[in-house]
Amino acid sequence: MLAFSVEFKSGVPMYEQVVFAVKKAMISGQLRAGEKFPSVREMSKELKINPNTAQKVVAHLVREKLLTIEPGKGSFVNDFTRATDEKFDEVLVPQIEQLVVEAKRLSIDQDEILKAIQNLWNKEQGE
Amino acid sequence: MLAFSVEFKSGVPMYEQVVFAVKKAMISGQLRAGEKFPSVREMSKELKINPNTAQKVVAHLVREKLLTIEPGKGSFVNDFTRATDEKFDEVLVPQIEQLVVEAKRLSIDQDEILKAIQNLWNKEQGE
DNA sequence: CTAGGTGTACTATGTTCTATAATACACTTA
DNA sequence: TAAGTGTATTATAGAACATAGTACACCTAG
Repeated sequence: MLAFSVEFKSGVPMYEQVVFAVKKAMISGQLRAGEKFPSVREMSKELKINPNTAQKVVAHLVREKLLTIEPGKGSFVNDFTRATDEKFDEVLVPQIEQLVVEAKRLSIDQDEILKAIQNLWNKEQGE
Repeated sequence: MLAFSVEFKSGVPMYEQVVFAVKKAMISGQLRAGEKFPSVREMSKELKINPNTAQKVVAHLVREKLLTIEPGKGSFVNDFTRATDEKFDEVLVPQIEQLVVEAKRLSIDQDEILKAIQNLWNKEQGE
């Protein structure tokens, strides 16, 4: 049994969906800093994905400094509050711009967007 | 000269980047309802992309009901405020969820996100 | 020391998407 | 009629994705 689950949908690469599921589990407290992260082969079995795809997930999470590898032992969850060197402008701003454009295209009020963010923000809470 | 411009960057399909640029031009008023949209061949020349790629852009915009085709004459810009049948939950919520997760991962305050949205919202203004 | 579990690397195959190229056709307008 | 529309087709090339199988270096438990 894994500390996170994935509902695969088409259109998005499986490894990206797993990475996202892991991030959600981290910010919601289902995966805590210091805990052992599932091994490549375990993820492969549990999620019914290819070992190479599972390995791709680990590689991505390591690159984002969300996991630390201890050779021979396994991978472990980092403290995500100090885990990144990515910039606000490079990561968040493009996403926000896209959100704003789509919202305006759908003729949705700004307040509605802001409320939706506050709702989701409080929903995925760290325990 | 087109009513919109694109700064192509790698990692995202060209046709998607053009579609996004068109949407931005629409909500900012650079492309208005009723106006003639550039022809496939004109887009191809101006943006230096393949005619098939330009055609793909038109097809996507038609599917989203942002353009209307008048056979033999060309394509024309729709009123995007009444142009969609997509649902809030299907389109916006996944984007918002992703934004929230990334923000929390980067340890960014909710206020900072909300302010950034308000800024961009007012920046891409309809004239 | 040995067996088994780690992450990791490599080759290979098949599918899908992307982008290009070159034609061709039905349609409408000037 | 000539030229400009969107659209469809076939073809090629490259990249990304997912699978499969194998192998290696590392560490730990027995």
